Amino acid sequence: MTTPSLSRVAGAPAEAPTAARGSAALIADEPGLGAWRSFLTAHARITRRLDEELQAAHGLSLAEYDALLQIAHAPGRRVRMNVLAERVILSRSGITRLVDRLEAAGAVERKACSTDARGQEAELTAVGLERLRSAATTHLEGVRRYFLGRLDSADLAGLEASLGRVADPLESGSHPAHEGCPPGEL
Amino acid sequence: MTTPSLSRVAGAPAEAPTAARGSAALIADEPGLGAWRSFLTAHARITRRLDEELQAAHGLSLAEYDALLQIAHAPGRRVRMNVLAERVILSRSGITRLVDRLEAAGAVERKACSTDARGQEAELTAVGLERLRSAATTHLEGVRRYFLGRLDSADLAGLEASLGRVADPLESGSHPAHEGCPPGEL
DNA sequence: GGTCGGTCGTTGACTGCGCAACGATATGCC
DNA sequence: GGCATATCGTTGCGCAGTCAACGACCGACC
Repeated sequence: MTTPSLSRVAGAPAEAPTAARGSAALIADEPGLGAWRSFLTAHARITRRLDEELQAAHGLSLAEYDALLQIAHAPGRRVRMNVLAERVILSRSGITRLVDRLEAAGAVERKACSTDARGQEAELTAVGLERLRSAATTHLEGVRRYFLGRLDSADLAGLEASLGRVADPLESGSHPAHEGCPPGEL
Repeated sequence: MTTPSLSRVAGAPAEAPTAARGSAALIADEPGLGAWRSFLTAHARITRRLDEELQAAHGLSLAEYDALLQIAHAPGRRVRMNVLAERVILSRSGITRLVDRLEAAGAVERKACSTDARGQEAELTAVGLERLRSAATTHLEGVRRYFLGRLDSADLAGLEASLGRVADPLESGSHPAHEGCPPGEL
């Protein structure tokens, strides 16, 4: 009820445009829109909480935590800036500055890429790893409290399947005027 | 595979801390985490696309669109800044500036609240409504293409139920050290 | 009626991010 | 080899958002 709508309008095109005390009249309420709204609201509220908690307890933003994690998972604990940006879903400049911060904090070091002289790699330091480890407990606790804890395994399986199906086709294709839409309306 | 992890670490606490060419060793992979990752990735990718499209076609950000929509849905097409902030999930100052922009664009007008002299209400203008209407077609098309179109009605019902259950308890309660967590671990 | 704490919306200072432009390098074609 | 084009990471600039502080106002309690 107090979730962001972000959709639902249009409809009733031949409505009297008089500024009457309009209560309804432009709500469309297409079928799946409730799910869409829940999606947006859930994301906004949860990430806000998690970010606050991480920040308060460890001075890390969610994006920084994610970057640290991505580096930690990479072989050799180092990643090209390039792919890091893609994984964290940030622009190149965004990743440059984020790594700047992590480096200033001593959590990461920049190393030249051996196979491409243009390249830089971000490598996790020992303190970065320790930082990540302790942040992870806070973060996971939050994820459990706000997300996992409210859902049973069937819910989780459904979410993973549905949202994966939604996210995958958007992986990195450039701006498609219209693309993978199963040939329906435009 | 290229979705943001944002979790998964810890585990194997008594691991040799030598800087060996560590490949795994700190991945926890708690059961529901795949769903959590899909959730984050799907949101980041979809909202990025929708925002780009809205911006390109109508010069509106998603937040601005949402605000316009919230005002349009309110009785009398006006809302207190207060509740608008809550609905759009922005801070008070954020809403002040967002409404500044909308007002400068002629889409909204500020009116004093009749029952509370401190209050301001944002009221949708005719041009704002028209702006919203045309933006809505773009936006809904995108939502269909990237979200609704990939999901059948069972998926959508599942998403709405699950994500609603997750979002609702976070509605406006202040920072809860630990709160609604069903009495399990802390 | 006066005072005190709480809430309303706004503002200043700051931060994080995206876009566009840049030098440096890689790669393909002649 | 020599050149054109593309990609890599960084940077200047601008924008949108938060936090903290502010004056204005509400409501309750004395």
